[in-house]
Amino acid sequence: METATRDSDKAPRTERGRRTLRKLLDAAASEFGERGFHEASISTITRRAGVALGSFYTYFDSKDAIFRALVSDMSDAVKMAAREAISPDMPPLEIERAALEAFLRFAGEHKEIYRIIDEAEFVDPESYQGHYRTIAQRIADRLASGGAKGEMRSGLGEVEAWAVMGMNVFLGLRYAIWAQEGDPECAAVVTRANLLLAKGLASNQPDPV
Amino acid sequence: METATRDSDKAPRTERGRRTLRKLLDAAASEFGERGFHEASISTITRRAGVALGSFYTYFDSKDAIFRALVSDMSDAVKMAAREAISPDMPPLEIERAALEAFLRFAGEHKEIYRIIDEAEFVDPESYQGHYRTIAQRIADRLASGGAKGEMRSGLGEVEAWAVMGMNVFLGLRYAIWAQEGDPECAAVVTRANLLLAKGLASNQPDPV
DNA sequence: ATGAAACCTGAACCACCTTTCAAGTTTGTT
DNA sequence: AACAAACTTGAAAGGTGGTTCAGGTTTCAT
Repeated sequence: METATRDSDKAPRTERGRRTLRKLLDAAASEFGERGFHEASISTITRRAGVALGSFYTYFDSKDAIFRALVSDMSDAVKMAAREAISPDMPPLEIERAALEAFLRFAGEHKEIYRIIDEAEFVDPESYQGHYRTIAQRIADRLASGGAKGEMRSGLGEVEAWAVMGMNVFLGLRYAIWAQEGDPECAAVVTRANLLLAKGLASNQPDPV
Repeated sequence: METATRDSDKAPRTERGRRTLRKLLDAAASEFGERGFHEASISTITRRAGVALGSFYTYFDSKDAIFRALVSDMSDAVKMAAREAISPDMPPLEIERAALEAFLRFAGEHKEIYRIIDEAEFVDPESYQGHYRTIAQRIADRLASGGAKGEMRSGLGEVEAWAVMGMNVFLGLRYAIWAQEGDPECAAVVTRANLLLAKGLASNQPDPV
C-alpha cells in the first residue's frame, strides 16, 4: 500500500529538508481542509508553513502533486484507524461495530481529512476510486469471513460490502462531520446501525407454524 | 420546494430570453458535468450555448449563481425520480426496493447530474446539506410509516434513514456511475440490497428453545 | 409605426495565482 | 577549513478566466 509514485527526485536529503517538507504537508492539510483545493493557494500554504514561496517547488512539482500526496497519506490513515480497532477473533458483527465506531471517532477528530478525500473525486479521481475500492474489498473479506464462521449469511459479497461502506460513510457525514446540538451520541448511532446490520428493518413477525 | 432565492431580477421577460436562459442552463449542465466546476469556464458555457459571453450576465450574477441554480434543479429531479417510482400503498420493503431501483436507473442516465450534486459539497455547501437532509427526512418518514403498518420494526428513525441513504448512494456510485464489465445487473444489486434491509447480515440461526 | 425596455455582443479590464529563476545561505563531508 | 550539494528566498514572468461596459439589435405593447 505504498504511496503513489514519487513524482520526481524531490525527496529531501537533509534533516532540514525533511522538516520543511513536513511543515508544507501540515500547512496544506489545514489549507485544503478549510478552503478546498481551488480556493487554497500555494502562497498561503507556504506562508502558513513559514517558508518562502519558491521553496514549495523544491518538494512538489505542482499544486496537484501535493494534493495527491495528502490524499494518499490520509487514505492510509483512515484505513489504519479502522484496522487498529478490530481483531480477527472478534465475532463478525462485533467487528463491524468496532470498525464503524473507530471510523466515526476518526472522522470527528479529522474533519479536514474527510473533506480532502471527498474532493479527490474531482481533483484526483484515480485515488478516490482506489480509496473506496480498497475499503470495500476489506469489508467484503470480513463479510466472507463472517459467513465462514457461520455467524453471517453465506454468499455475502461486493454488493453488501458497498452497502455497508455507504452506510458508514453517510453516518460519519451526518453524525461526525455535521454533528449538531441534540444529536444522538456516537455510541447510540453505532448501536442502531449495528442492529440494522444484524436484523434488518423488518419486524420480527414470529414464523407462522 | 421552490428553488432558492432568485439572486436578482435576472428573470427573463421575453420568450427569446427564456430560450437563452434554457440554452445557458443546458450548456452549463454539460460543461460542469464533464469538467467540474473549476475547470469549467463561462466562456465555454456561452460558446456551447451559442450566445455571447456578455449575455451570461444578463441571466446570472456569477459563475456560482448558475451552479447553484443547476444544483437546485437537479436536486429536485432526483427527488422526483424516486417519488414517481413509489406509491404509499406498496408494502414498505417494496417501497425501498422501488426507490433504490429508480435511483440507480436515474443515476445511470444522468451521470453529470450526480457529479454536480457531489461537487456542491465544495461550491455550495448549504445546498448540499439541504439536499441530503431532505432526502433523509423522506426516508425516515417511510420507515416510520412501515413501522406503523407493523411490517417494519417500530422506533426506526433518522439514524436508520441516513444508513439507508448512504447505502443507496454508494451502490449508485459503484454500480451506476462506475459500472464496468462483469458487474452484476442493477436488478441483482437491488435484490441483494433489499434482502440486506429485510433480514440484515446475520445467519438465520433458529432461535434456541 | 414607434419608442422604450429587453436583450445581445465581444473586446478589454483586472485580479489572482501558479510557476520560474538567479542569487544567496546552510549543511554535511572530506 | 573548504567545498559541493542541498536548501532557501522573493520578485517577476506568464496565463487564465471572471466580470464589466458602451454601443448595437430585437421584441412588444400601444
